[in-house]
Amino acid sequence: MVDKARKVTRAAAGARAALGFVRPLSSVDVVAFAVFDEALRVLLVRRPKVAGEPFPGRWALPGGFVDVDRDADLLACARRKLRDKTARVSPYFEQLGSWGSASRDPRGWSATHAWLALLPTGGTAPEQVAVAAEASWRPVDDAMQKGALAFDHVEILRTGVERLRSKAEYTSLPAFLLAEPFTLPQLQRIYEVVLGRPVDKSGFRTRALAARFLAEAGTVEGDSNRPAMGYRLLDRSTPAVFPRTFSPRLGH
Amino acid sequence: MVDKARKVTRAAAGARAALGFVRPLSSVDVVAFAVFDEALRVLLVRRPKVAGEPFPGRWALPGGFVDVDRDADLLACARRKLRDKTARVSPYFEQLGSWGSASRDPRGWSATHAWLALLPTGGTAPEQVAVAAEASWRPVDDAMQKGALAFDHVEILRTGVERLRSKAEYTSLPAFLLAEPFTLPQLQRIYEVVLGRPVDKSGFRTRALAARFLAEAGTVEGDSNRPAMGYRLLDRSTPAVFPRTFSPRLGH
DNA sequence: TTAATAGTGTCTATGAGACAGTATCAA
DNA sequence: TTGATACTGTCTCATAGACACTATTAA
Repeated sequence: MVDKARKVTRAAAGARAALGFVRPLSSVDVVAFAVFDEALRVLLVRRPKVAGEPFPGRWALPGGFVDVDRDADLLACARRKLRDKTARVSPYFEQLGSWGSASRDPRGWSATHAWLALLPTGGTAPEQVAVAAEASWRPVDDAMQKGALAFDHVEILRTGVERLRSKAEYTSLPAFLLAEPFTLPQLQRIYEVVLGRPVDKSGFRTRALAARFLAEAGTVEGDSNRPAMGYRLLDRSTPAVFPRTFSPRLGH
Repeated sequence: MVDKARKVTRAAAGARAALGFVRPLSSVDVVAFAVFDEALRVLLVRRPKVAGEPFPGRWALPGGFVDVDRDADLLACARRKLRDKTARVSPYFEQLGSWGSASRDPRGWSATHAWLALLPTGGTAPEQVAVAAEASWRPVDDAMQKGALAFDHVEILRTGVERLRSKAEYTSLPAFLLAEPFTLPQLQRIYEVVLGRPVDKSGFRTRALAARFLAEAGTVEGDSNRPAMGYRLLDRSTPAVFPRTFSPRLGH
């Protein structure tokens, strides 16, 4: 933080750079989701209260400038930004989009590469995604309020929530929010929290099993009296897509 | 071109810039699609044959560095890049993703913001999307071949084709490839070209009309003897989404 | 035995896919 | 009248949604 503040005070003097172009500021921001205590939550950090830093003391998405010496590519940069704030878990990453304009950062023309990250939790085990002191997991409904975040981060967060909810309708993406092994009722509850509405048990089971993204992992003592089948994801890199319309029938 | 070359020769001396960070190069590239002569085509431009320019004489996606003095935001930059190469049409734009790494551009750490653009044509009227001399509309199957394009543009193009094909399965996105007014058989042919497979006529009509994104525009002399109903898009900014699974029934 | 949750079966309506048929125009 | 294409009707089957039912455990 101190080091960062010192850098900032050097200000925007030498921005005119190679190739005859003023180079925009390049940053990466991460919309990191986790589900626990029956709520969809997003990781936020406080902006430093230091002269020259915009939005001092305000909540913001974790992120910052690309470091060309440390980051091999954009994903590596996003991973670093998240690793700085959370315990070591293996989150799912997906590009969310870019926000770039002359006005979004008072320090100059700025473009940020936003990433969506999903952290696996036990549903009631936030210690698995423990955070740095100045960071916090906040319910998305609070964080999405107008003016709740620095920069244009509310808009970025809204896009992230939309993406997650949209993909929850037809992919197994919410499964990346669960630590393994998990039971089908647990997965169903994640879907209900993400979508914000109840989901039919029978239909959910049928669809989830038909999508062939789960591997049985033995009986697990679940949240109830009767043990349930535990599952792991067959592929922790890409969600499965549920059958959709407007495509030819597959079987014969 | 001459001016651009002169800029390049200044090389990477002053890249260390404001805020204590070396700023990556920021560019925008456009994957612009059009359909004519029964093929899905992508707009390509030749890289200048000038000392200091990487990939001289090779085909590449239209694009280039963000100009912080001319571009208010990333979309404006993408529009400018496309306007430089094509006649004045009003294309559909959608963010495709970011590609950024230390190695993708020999001139230094570079991040590009890629956009998908769809240009409306009459299906057999390429003059509506006329291009600059050094540019060309190439069938995507050729351009997607390994090594066919400069930088990592084949990968970006592949992502664009995937996005378009994927969305063609459940949205009205391909309609943005048609000049108005158009007939349902014309729209169906666009879907068939994009998807690369035949589409059932009856089902297509039912779905297209049920999705409520079309407005009747009077009878049009189509490609055949019998005139067909002409249609316009109700909303030229966002495609309509066809009903999907895993969502509650809407009517009662 | 009871409570609680895991998991299954069944009915119904919708709607996609396939394809045959009818309508309307030019020549 | 013929040919070509626009457009409609109909049959079938898969499956989503709703909900009632059975199974298996702890206490």
